[in-house]
Amino acid sequence: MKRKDDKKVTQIFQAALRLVAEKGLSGVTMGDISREAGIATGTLYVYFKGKDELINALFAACRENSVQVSFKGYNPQIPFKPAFKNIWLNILRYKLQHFEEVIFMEQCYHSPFITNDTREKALQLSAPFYALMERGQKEQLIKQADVGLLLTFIIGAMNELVKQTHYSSITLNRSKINTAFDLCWDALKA
Amino acid sequence: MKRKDDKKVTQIFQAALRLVAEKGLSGVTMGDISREAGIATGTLYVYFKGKDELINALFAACRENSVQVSFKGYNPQIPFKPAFKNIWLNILRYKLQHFEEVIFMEQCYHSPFITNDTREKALQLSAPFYALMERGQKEQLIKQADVGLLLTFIIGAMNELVKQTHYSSITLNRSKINTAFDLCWDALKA
DNA sequence: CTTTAAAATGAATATATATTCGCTTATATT
DNA sequence: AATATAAGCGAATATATATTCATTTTAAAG
Repeated sequence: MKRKDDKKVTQIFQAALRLVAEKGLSGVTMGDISREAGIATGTLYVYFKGKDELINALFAACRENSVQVSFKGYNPQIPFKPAFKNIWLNILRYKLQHFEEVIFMEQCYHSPFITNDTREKALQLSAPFYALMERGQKEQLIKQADVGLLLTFIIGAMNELVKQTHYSSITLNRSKINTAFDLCWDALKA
Repeated sequence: MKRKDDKKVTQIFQAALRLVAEKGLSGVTMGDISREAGIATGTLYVYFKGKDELINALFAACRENSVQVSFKGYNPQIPFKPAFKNIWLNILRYKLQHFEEVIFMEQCYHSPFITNDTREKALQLSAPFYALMERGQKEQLIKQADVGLLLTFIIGAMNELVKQTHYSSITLNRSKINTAFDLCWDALKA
């Protein structure tokens, strides 16, 4: 017997991401995805029950990936500011390299495709970020404001930065990245 | 003879905004819009050539509105920081009160509906914001970084703040708003 | 009050898209 | 090597959606 091919799921995801980033969620059909992935339309239905399931699975996969990558190299022994900068850079790098995911996630959030269940699970993955900010507050390094507010501020600014970078084809060199981090840090610091 | 009804355009726009904010751009049909607006589907085509034209017109209208409102009460005589805060609050208030527009604009940006021409025109309306930041730099009050970067940071953070506020049904009281402004100002200040 | 031209209608049509299904092909297992 | 079983296919089908159009309603103009 033949087995399902893990690589094919990756192909399908990549195709969907590319297309959504290019045309928006509303402009992408199952036919488009299969063509871009280099497989038959029917094959999509071997891997996913339908469009809804495909989109939800991709959403969940993107979210997990991005959280995973964020804390790479994190060690509570390291002083807060460099540890925070490391995470901030991890996220920024990830988003720049996976721009399509940024757009995809944004487009999905307000769409009939994503189920509440999927949304819930994505939210739960944010816990480590809350914990990080609380550490910074305990050490009196960052403002004693609502942690959700602080995170919102940082993530919103970064997302917009990533989007603008792609729209305007500005290259985000090391100097600009450091400036952006300084804006972020100056905003947070107590 | 009968005349076209300006109020009807507003109804159509409001209906489209409500629906897109609720279901996302991909989940909204011309039938949905006409039903929500309380008119027949055919009537939509009296006012707009088709879905594309409707979406582009709404996008342009939203953008114009929001820029218009931002500078309400601006006067170059007023010192920079309070003038800036006034504009920042104008934008925040507008976005909170017109949440649907925030979602609609975001969903539109990466979609096949919006034409390059529409996108261009929207961009041109940003000129006054660039000028404002340059004033702040001349007066040595804010960082001498790329103005685009500074604006990106502010707007991104604010958009996310507005979205999070709605998702989590947190009420953004005066104290939280001031905290958010302080984050923003501390990020910018020289 | 009548005329007239355009708005308004919504069922009918055209089009686009998701999904299914009978068939073929590939590959694990024996 | 033979067999079995699921993947892979893509044309056909079902469904959803945009758009048109013959008809009715509305209100401005004479």
